[in-house]
Order: sequence, then structure tokens, then C-alpha cells
Amino acid sequence: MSTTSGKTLGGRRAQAARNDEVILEAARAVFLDDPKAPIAAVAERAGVGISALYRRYAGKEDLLRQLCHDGLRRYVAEAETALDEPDDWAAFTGFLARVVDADVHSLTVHLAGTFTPTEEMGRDAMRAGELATALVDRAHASGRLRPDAVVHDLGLLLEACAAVRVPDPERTRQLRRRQLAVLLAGLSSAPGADPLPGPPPAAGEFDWRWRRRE
Amino acid sequence: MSTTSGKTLGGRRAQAARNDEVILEAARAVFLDDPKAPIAAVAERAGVGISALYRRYAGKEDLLRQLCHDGLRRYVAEAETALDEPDDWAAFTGFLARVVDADVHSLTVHLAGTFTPTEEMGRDAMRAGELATALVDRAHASGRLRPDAVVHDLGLLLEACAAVRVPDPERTRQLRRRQLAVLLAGLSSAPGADPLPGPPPAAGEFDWRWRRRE
DNA sequence: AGCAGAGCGGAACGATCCGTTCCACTGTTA
DNA sequence: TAACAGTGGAACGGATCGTTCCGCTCTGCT
Repeated sequence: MSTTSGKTLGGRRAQAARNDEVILEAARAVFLDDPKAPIAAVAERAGVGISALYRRYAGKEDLLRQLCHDGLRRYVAEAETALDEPDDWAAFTGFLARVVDADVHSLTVHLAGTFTPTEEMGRDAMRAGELATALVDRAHASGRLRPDAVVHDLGLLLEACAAVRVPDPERTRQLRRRQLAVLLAGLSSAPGADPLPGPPPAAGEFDWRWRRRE
Repeated sequence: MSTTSGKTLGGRRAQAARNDEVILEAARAVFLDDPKAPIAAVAERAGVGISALYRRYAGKEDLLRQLCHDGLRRYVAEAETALDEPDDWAAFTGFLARVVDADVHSLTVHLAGTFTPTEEMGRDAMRAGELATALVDRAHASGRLRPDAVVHDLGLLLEACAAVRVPDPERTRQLRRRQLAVLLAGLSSAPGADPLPGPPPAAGEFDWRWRRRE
């Protein structure tokens, strides 16, 4: 992998490679906490200088885009993992639990609109939609999901969980799990329950986030 | 009411009184959409100049504080109205529906921390808590609320509904109603349901919002 | 009729913030 | 030891925003 030999990197190169990780992690933490945070906050959190950032990313928009794309890819990966699960309902709930834990929704949604998306992101987003549909279809097939729930109810559900936030990350995770449990209980098919009110959320209703915000 | 006579105001005074309303309405709309919006956006939306704003409020912080306090008072008023409803469960659900419709949660929560609260707000907040507790107690008494739900689950629930937002306000209301329906279904007592996971949300866990943010 | 001033619009100001650039420095590699 | 990738952080320039201020209008009173 090294540029000079087959050995593992050492010294300055290793430091640089480590910074790659540290910076991305810091960026995720900072922008999750505040999507409008200054780029200097990322550098400070990572414990590096601003140069270390600009060496890796063309600018703030580039960093945001890669971060968001990263979240999207994670979403897709979790969905694919979930589809391997034989139990339909467990696949559905497990997927949601992992996505909620990973805070992926905040990444893809609260950062959307702050950069111009790439074509690849569009393709990944489409794939994410297909996988989610497959998971919901299987959940319906299991009979445990109430019949009037639709794919795009997932958007509302994830939004609801992402909205829960307290200073302590671990406690945030716990509260989100609780919220998710309530929502899943509400989405479970209950005989004689009132149907959900209003037109269900539709395909194009969440696209506006991706339109460039000023 | 007038400074000069018992008759209703006319001319310039009437315009000024009308502006009071217009400005507050504009401020609510603007800051609900973006809590960090510039004060000029409020003036523009209200169709008035910036002077008209500064004539009424000492500054941005003052405006934000009054707006937030307004939301808090509305919350209390809705709770009091709900307590008049004889049916325990209907009082509970009706209260939530009205609070969600009024978007009160966004006002009190997303604006908190941007100003130093007054003592009166503290008292109102305490009263709001008492009323909410009374509503939850009655909901429990009705037997339709799952036993492991606590007062502070209302915080999570309102947060979840407030998080739903699309450009069209009416559509937003519909989707929030749907979300609320799912959450209420999830909070309804179902025989043999799994208990909610994790420690329930506690009293002090949402106070941090009110601490001054930089 | 005429005047004092409340109410107002919006330009101008000053402070702050933030993205980006730039340069000096350090450790590494050849 | 020369060249240079990698870095820290000061400095810059532009944008934003809260607030002030000045000139104007129209009202209500004398």
C-alpha cells in the first residue's frame, strides 16, 4: 500500500494516514452537533491545524459532500446486511435500529442542501430507496406491519428518532431506542385499530431537502 | 383604550396596532422556519421597516424571548382547555393534537437557549409541567395509556412531531398528524407488548436546552 | 391652519464570523 | 544533505447581522 515499499507506513506517513481517520471522525461529530459549524471547529476537535484539512478536501463543501455520501453508503450497507436476515420483521426492525444508532439520518438529511450532490450520490440514493422498499415489502409480507404503512413512513420515523438529542451521546442512543420502540409498536398491525390519517407520505415530498439552500 | 377618546383608534394609531400583530405573526413564521434567521427577515416578511421592529422590542433577544413565552403560554392554555374535557383519553390526545398543530414545541424548544429567560417564564414552565403530568395521570387512569409511559415521553413525542417539516405548512400539519397517530398507537396499552427499553426520560434531561448557547 | 412628535423606512455602521490562502517550520526520504 | 510532503496557525477579505440614525410622513392637538 505504501508508495515506497511493501512495508507498513511509519513515521510521518503513518501520522498522515491516522489524521485521515481522525479528521473524518471529528467532522462527523462536529457537523452532527451543528450542521453550520465552522470548519475551524472540525480542525480543533481533531486536534490538527486547518492545513491538514485543506490538504485533504478542496473546501468545506467538498468535506460536507463526502461526509454525507459516507452516511448514504452506510445506510445502503445496513440495508443490504438487513436483507440477509431470514426473519422478515427482524430484518426490518434491525435495520432501523442500526440506522438510528449510527445517526445516519442526521448526516444525510441535515447536511443535504449545503452542497451540490454528485451523480454517484444520486445513484446511491436511488439504490437506498429500492432497498428500503424491499425491506418494507418483506415487513408487510410478515404480517406484522400495519397495512396502511408505506415506505416513506420510514422517513418520518427516522426523522423522529434523529430529533431526539441530549448532550450525552450514549443517553441519546438510549432515548432514541425508546422512541423507536414506540414508533414500531405504533406501526405494528393491531386488529381494529384506526387507520392512519391523511394521505401517506409520497415519493417526492422529501426531495426538497436536496435543493440548494442559500 | 385610546389615548384621546373612548372611540376605536383610527388612522396612524390603527396602523401601528395592526403592525403589532403582523410583526409577531411574521416573527413566528420566520423563526419557526429558521431559528437563526436575521431580524431583517422578519421585517421583510411583515412588510415593514426595521424601525417598526425596534420601536416595539428592545432587540433581537427581547423579541425571541416574548415569542417563546407566547408559545409557552399557549401550551399552558391548551393544557387547561384539555383538562376540561371529561373523557380522559380524549383530553390527552386532543391536547397533543392541538399542541402539535400550533407548532408550539418548535417555539419553546428551538428558541430556548438564545436568550436569558425571565422568572415568569420559569413559573410558566413549571405550571406547564404540572398540567402535563395531570393529563398523563388521567390518561393512565383511563387504562388506554401503556403503563410504562411517563410524562417526559411527551417531550420525545412532541420533538418527533416537530421534526416533521415540508415546505407546505398544511401538508406539514397532515404529516405531523400521521406521525402523532403512529406514536399514540405505540403508546396505547397493548396486552403482551414488550416493555419500552432503557431508563425512561427523566425530569432534568431536557433542561439543558435552556442553558445559554453561545 | 400650523406645529410637535409618534411612527416609520431603510441606508449606513461597526462588530463578528468564517472560508480560504499563505508562509515558515519540521521530520522524512532518497 | 537536499528536496519536499505534511503541518500549524496567523492573516486576509468577504459576507452577515444587530443596531443606530436620519429624514420623511401623517396625525392629533391647539
